[in-house]
Amino acid sequence: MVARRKMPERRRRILEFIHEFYSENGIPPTVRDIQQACDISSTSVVDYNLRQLEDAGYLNRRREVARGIELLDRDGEPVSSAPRVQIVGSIAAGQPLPVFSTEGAVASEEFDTVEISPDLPRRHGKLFALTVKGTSMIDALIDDGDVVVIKPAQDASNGEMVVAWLRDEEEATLKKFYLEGDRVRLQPANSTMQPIFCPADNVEVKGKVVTVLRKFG
Amino acid sequence: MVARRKMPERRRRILEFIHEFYSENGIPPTVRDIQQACDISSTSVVDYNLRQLEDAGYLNRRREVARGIELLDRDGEPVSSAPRVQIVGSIAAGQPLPVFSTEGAVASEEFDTVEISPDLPRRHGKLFALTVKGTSMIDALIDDGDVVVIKPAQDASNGEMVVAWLRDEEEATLKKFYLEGDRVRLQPANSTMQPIFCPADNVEVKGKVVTVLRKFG
DNA sequence: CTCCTGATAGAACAAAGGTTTTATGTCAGA
DNA sequence: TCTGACATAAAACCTTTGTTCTATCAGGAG
Repeated sequence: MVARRKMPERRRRILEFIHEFYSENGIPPTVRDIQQACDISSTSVVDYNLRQLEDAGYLNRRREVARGIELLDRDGEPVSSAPRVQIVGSIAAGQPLPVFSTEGAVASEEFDTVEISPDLPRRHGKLFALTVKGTSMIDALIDDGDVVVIKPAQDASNGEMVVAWLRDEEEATLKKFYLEGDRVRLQPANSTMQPIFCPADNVEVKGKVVTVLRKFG
Repeated sequence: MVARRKMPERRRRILEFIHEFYSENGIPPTVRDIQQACDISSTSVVDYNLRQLEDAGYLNRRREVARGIELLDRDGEPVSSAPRVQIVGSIAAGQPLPVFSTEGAVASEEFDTVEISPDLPRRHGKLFALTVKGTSMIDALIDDGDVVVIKPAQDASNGEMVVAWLRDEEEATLKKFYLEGDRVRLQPANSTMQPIFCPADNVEVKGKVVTVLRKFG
């Protein structure tokens, strides 16, 4: 049983500093950078603590290279500076949509996350993701297992790909949105397929699709 | 007047390598890393060329630190840590594929690039991208305008999504690859559609699809 | 109290990595 | 042909940076 002990303050501080430094400089700090930043009297103390952190699985050290500290995530994978968004649930025909509140976004450990390209949050702000279950979105060129990244929104402009909730049908769908008078046209991305028309008050826009992530291999 | 001269091949190669190295390792290369990768006989030659690149505004050097090379974008801003891959051309039914040689992939100014999530180059190494023209890949759930990110490869394992070149038909396509005896089954990602069968020697694997990027809004 | 462990120190060492110096080759243009 | 800018080379040189060695100290278990 692992029962990880509480980490000493200084060690915690070191780990935090490595994160900061890497974000700000794009390269990992040296032992002596850490020493100075954390007011440590000797490089050997830094080395000692780095070893502890390495053993505990918080980081990796490439011994043969300068600045060889590599931060790891909980799975022991190299952490990148790239942003991650939470996968707050799944979207499937006939299933209720999970609520993706902007608040309570909670510690990342509670949800799975996906790494996304940094320009997305830069352009769209806070984002969420949903896993697509089943092939019901195939007409939107979205497959079973794909992950859609969503920007929460209550309304949309014509032509935007939205997460739409059809009240009567109790169904979620991904379509291009067109408001036409008092009805809404929901157009599949696959242009060979037919649109759905329905009364505007039966359509609830939940968000806009920002990108789709598909796993290969 | 800037009238930037044509950059010598070697210099171009150095710049390219720095990009690659950073994408793959998360830290900039050392002078000696560059020296080896680019087959340069002396570190001073690397230094010389780095100075030239610095003067020309392609990068910044922090003299006082190891691995102090910092790549700059066209505006002289530090390039984001997110890697970019070159869009080396387009893929479309009936059109020849552009060559994506690992060599001569050339300075970033010559091609458009897309930003990708950092774990991709970390997992797959050097990557390229192609713009999809037309809806001929719709059966692979890939739309007109999508960008596919490709890992160059000459062969594939069963089930992998590949860029396949059909010699007789002179056509490029994106399909799941299955070698079955002396023929190949090319299976559309969209499971409702039928596979193509053809003789193994008519299929040339050009690369593996790593991800698909779709623009919305 | 004694022993062991975790943590801290100081100093020296060794390897990695940036810089400099000096010399040579190439080629376009005066 | 001579000259100067550009490019390449080889070898030192020296700073940065990772590692090791030895010593010290506080606290808990026996």
